[in-house]
Amino acid sequence: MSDEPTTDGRRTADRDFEVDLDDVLEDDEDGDEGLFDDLLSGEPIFENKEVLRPSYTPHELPHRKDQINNMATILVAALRGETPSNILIYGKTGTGKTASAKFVSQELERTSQKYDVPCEVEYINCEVTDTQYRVLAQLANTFIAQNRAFVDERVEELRDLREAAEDDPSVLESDDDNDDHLDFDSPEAVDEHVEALLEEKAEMDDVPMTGWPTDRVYARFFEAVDYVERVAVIMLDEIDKLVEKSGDDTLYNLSRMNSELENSRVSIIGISNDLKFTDFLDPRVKSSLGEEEIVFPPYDANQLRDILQHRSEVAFKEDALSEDVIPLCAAFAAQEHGDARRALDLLRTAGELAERDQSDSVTEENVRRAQDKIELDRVVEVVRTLPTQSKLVLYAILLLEDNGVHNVNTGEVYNIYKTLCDELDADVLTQRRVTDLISELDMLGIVNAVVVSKGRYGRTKEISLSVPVEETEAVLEADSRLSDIENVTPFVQARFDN
DNA sequence: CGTCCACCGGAACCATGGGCCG
DNA sequence: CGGCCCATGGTTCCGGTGGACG
Repeated sequence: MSDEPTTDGRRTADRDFEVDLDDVLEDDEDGDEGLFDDLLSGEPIFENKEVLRPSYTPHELPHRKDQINNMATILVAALRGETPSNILIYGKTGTGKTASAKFVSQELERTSQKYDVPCEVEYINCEVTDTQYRVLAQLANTFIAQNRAFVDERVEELRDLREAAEDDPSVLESDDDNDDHLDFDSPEAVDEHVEALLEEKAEMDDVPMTGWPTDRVYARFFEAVDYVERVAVIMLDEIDKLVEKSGDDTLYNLSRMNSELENSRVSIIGISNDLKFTDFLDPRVKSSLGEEEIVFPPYDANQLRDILQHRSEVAFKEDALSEDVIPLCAAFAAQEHGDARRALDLLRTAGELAERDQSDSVTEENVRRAQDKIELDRVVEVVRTLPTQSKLVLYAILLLEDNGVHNVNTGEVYNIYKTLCDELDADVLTQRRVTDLISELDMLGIVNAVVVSKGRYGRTKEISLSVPVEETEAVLEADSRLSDIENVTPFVQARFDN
């Protein structure tokens, strides 16, 4: 993109609007005198907010005992040095899949340390790392890094040994923590070994983010895993996204690795939102991956209440919640296919709102407002981080909506989009591409696009905005690359008149 | 009925930007 | 360096299509 961030042609934008914008964009901490004093003196509501964040992995997951035990039973094999069956985990968002899996893997790694069995879990989120190349590269890099650390450790050990040998050569023979069964007959032999190790280490470069042939990355990864004896559990979260975007090659490669590995074993845990995603898989992959399947059903309102109860005891000060807060959060989230993450979000946001009001307890009202806020925040965030072209498309839709045209069709949007691009000096994408962008917006839940046939008058997408107009507009106009847009709108407006 | 609109959406194909290797 | 590999995101091309209209 060649357009400079044009500093700022909109200083004169009307004040009301600016205020609005700030409200939308930031969690503004207002308080004009003694900024922090007020906030500090206010009755604190939270004891420990972390517990309510999605990133937190709880030690106890209510109503997930069965699934967890199930996983554990399968994975103990790793602690015996055998290859555990591959596992597929199904369940909608916020049903505790990831949390449970992470919990189990933590336990697994902990136990493996206790008994000194080499066993590791690698977590990969396939929504972020969504191509074969990237998955392999990331895996390769973590293992390579580990191997380097391993070599360092070993070298350290040997140097100590060497040191000791200076004083008392007998340590060389009676070395009991010698796991490679190497015997050194002289201090020089130790040196040599160290030398060799360091040479190997020098070979262990990271895989670059892009550029290599995939099979080479694969080879590198293979080598890295096999470097020491271990069981590697690879956890692929949102595995359906990976399959969707880049096919099942990755899974195929991973699942047949075991037959060729000398020292180590790999086992895969796939986590999926989509029950049917195995339909697209090669039957071989399907059967090897789905050796064990575990389903996480959605929580019902009661279970959600338990979870919230559980966490709120840690998260909040005593008596900070009024009676109906938790049931209400649970009820809202239960409507949303039993999403626990949502429930926790709701509770946390409600707490934050109460806190900001300097109130000492969270009320039902806070929860309702939290519900709105979360939705708005989500939209703002999504829209803000949209690529420029998508923003333009969205803006076009917005403009149409502004002018009272509802259920717009692709052609109209494309026309407006074109004029917008012209005025802003941006590249104009083809209609084909714009269709895709619209579909993306649809999937993000920002617009609603349905293909309808208008008989004689063709077949098109009927598009309508599913987010509040003003807020969205504010966010779009906050983008520096679109900052000239206000000067442009008159031109577009003119188009409507003919 | 058949026609035919105005776009959908798959597939094949380019352009770009990253990187390796000799 | 030039020749090669790769992924990504865009473009070109084009067959496909639901249903109001004649």
